Amino acid sequence: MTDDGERIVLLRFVERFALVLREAGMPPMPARVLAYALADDADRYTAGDLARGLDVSPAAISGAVRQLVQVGLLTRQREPGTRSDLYVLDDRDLWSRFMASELQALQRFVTAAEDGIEVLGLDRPGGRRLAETRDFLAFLHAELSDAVARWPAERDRRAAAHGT
Amino acid sequence: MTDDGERIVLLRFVERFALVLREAGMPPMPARVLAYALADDADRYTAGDLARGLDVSPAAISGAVRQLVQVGLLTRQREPGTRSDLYVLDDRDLWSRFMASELQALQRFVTAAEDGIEVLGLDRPGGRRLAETRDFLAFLHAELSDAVARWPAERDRRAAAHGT
DNA sequence: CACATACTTCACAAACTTATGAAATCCGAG
DNA sequence: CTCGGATTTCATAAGTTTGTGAAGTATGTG
Repeated sequence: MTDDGERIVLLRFVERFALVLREAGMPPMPARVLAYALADDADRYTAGDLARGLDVSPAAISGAVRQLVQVGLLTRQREPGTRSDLYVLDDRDLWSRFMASELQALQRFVTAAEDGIEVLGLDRPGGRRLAETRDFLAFLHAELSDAVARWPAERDRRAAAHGT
Repeated sequence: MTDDGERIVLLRFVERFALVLREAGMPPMPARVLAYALADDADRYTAGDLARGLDVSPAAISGAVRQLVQVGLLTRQREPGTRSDLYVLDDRDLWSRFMASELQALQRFVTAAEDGIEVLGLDRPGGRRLAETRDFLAFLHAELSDAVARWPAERDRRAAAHGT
């Protein structure tokens, strides 16, 4: 960021974007860190950069980056001869990776419905409703996987179209 | 449900399914009510039915059904000459309606990214990352809308295939 | 080897969420 | 009009989550 006014604008955006991420189930601090890493101009951050940039305690960053690394949204790098890890938001395919974990959640959904069908049986209204639920969720999972897989090619196609 | 053993099995399933719904962002009590209405055999419930069936306080049901009606997953009906509202899980297209609200959330996501691009500008790495985020999310929104719209026909096609 | 810097872990305080019991409200029946 | 059953509202207690400061740990530097 270039100056203080810009920084305030950035932080306001970070909070707004993080809010949406939180509504999608992400804990507050990881959401803020992700939004900040996305919107600020640097492409690598130490934990300290993030703490100062977001004006939160280093302790909060520590937990947040651990979770983000865990789910693959941030990667940890160590530059030889330096004391701190560097956190990189690998923006190429970032959202595909994000969706991969959402797809896993959807799959758990399908499994839960399946287990219900097993114990209830298909000869009861409840079981039949669960079967339709399972079918829809499975359909959605397939469609989403497909869409996510198609995105990189689609993006490049669009970029090429703009470039000409 | 036919007997007590079955009821325990049902409630266990309800908790498991509700857990998945909660992980998807739904508050606990609405998640339980939805799972119960889905898996139990009745197709209409009074608030009292739900309270007794789930063994929770009527107060908890009151709040839960309000939220579910709000998002369109449950509809309220009033039988003439009766004291209680009836809650109906309109299972036809239930999940399409569920997805409609998810799609709205996704749209808010797109909007948030868009606002960020506006304040940051496209001439900075942060702005460019946000632009790619917006493009992906918009793509996903379109693909999902499309898939949801195709589902009813797809389901009927499958049913017909099985029937022959 | 001692030091300084950067990060992590831990215990805790504050804020928020959740579900309850009790009281208030609603509405049809007699 | 009053009664009675059912639901809703409200205050509250219990539980959970969140982020902090302080102490501890690791690592490169002089």
